[in-house]
Amino acid sequence: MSIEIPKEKQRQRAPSKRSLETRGRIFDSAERLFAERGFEGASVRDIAKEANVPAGLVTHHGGPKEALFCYVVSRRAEELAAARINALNARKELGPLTLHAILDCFFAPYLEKAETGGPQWLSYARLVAHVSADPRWRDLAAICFDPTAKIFIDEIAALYPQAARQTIAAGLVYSVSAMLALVTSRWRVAALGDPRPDAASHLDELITFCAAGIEAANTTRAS
Amino acid sequence: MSIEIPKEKQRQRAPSKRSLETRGRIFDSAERLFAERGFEGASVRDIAKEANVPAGLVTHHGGPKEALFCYVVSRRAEELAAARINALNARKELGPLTLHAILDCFFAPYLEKAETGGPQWLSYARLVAHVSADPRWRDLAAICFDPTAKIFIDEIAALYPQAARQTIAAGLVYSVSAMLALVTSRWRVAALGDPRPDAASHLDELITFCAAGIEAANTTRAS
DNA sequence: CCTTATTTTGTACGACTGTTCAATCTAATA
DNA sequence: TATTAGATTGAACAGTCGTACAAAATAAGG
Repeated sequence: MSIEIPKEKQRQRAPSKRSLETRGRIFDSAERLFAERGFEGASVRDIAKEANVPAGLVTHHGGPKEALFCYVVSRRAEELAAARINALNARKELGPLTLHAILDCFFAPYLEKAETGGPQWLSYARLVAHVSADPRWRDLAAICFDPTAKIFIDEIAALYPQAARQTIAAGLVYSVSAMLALVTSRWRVAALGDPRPDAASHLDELITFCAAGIEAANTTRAS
Repeated sequence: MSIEIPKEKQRQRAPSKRSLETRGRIFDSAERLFAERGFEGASVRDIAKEANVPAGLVTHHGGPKEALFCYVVSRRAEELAAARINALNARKELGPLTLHAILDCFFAPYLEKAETGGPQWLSYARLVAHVSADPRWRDLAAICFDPTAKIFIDEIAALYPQAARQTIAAGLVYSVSAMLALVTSRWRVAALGDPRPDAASHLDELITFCAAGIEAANTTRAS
């Protein structure tokens, strides 16, 4: 599979307002359907129909299907990465970091967008879950998510100077997967537990869970 | 999507040895390709080619593609569920359960099969990851995995009588997703951490992580 | 306003999709 | 061994797939 994230090709004229709107509709539809059904589960024609455009337009704006997928994944990944780095830097100025604080800087930006940024951000978690599940997107995942992950691992490593970096990395990967599970499998948690109406403060629970896990994995001596 | 797990239809003659071998090859190929590329990413003809049979035979043995998928998922789910329940019951007779012990009974059976039971069990984790990522398989996932999950949640709930069942359920869902991440994203952990040659004892690390997470989530007072 | 880069439309293409089916072969049962 | 349920084969079906393309509509830049 492709590893390249498509770049804007050079143009001689600025795009019209209408054109930009259509582009946006196409990308949003693609994101929603890719998230719901995976890469080959969502056809170009499905995406076109959802965006209310003829099929040819999807190719025109998004390029080959693979490129469209990569772009849609990387688009929000970049925004998310920036938000996370910003949160981290802002927190750093308030004093020395704790593990809870680091994880909060990692989780909160996404969960915030998921709840206030509209349904697109919610479906984005499903999209990432598909990317993570499919080895064909390994390179795409590495490009989109590894740089930020490395930065956060560095911060955690500073708190546990004696710990193996591998263990810290594993902890963060587990944490990310737990966060994806929180968003994509809320129904599952609800089905397995007693129905509880309040949807608030899942974030606190998640951070508590992950922080304790990372803490324990990096202070316990392996058998 | 279908929710039904296909049953053996009634027959008047026992299947031949050759026929059983072909069936097995078809199911194994289907499992491997579904795991690698997802449901629509793996075509019936791909599966047939991998199993060295004509395409029509896949339909003959596996039924419609959906039924084949459901069967392939549920096949190992049943074996895995049995192994987990057995491990739990065996441990119960040794004395009162700890959280570590409960999680070990949940994780160890799979990781054991993944390392000794051949590559099929390894690819099965990917298959489950695809099922989890795609909301269209929600019912299938519920049928295959919820009964066992409920039993383990009950055991954990007995250790934390004051905790909300919802929190315990969330903890187990997080734990499962972490286990899937361990198997499907080992490369990612390796890429993010320093390369470390020993692949042993990831299980201990995982259990430590999840146990501490569940413990913390169920003893910390939510804000 | 005029020019023309760009967007939009509909059609068309060849490849592939899941599934069906009649014909043929194999082997379990009586 | 004879019978025939069942397995196997390959061809064929009607759709859908991703994509390319020419023609038409639109609107940015001069």
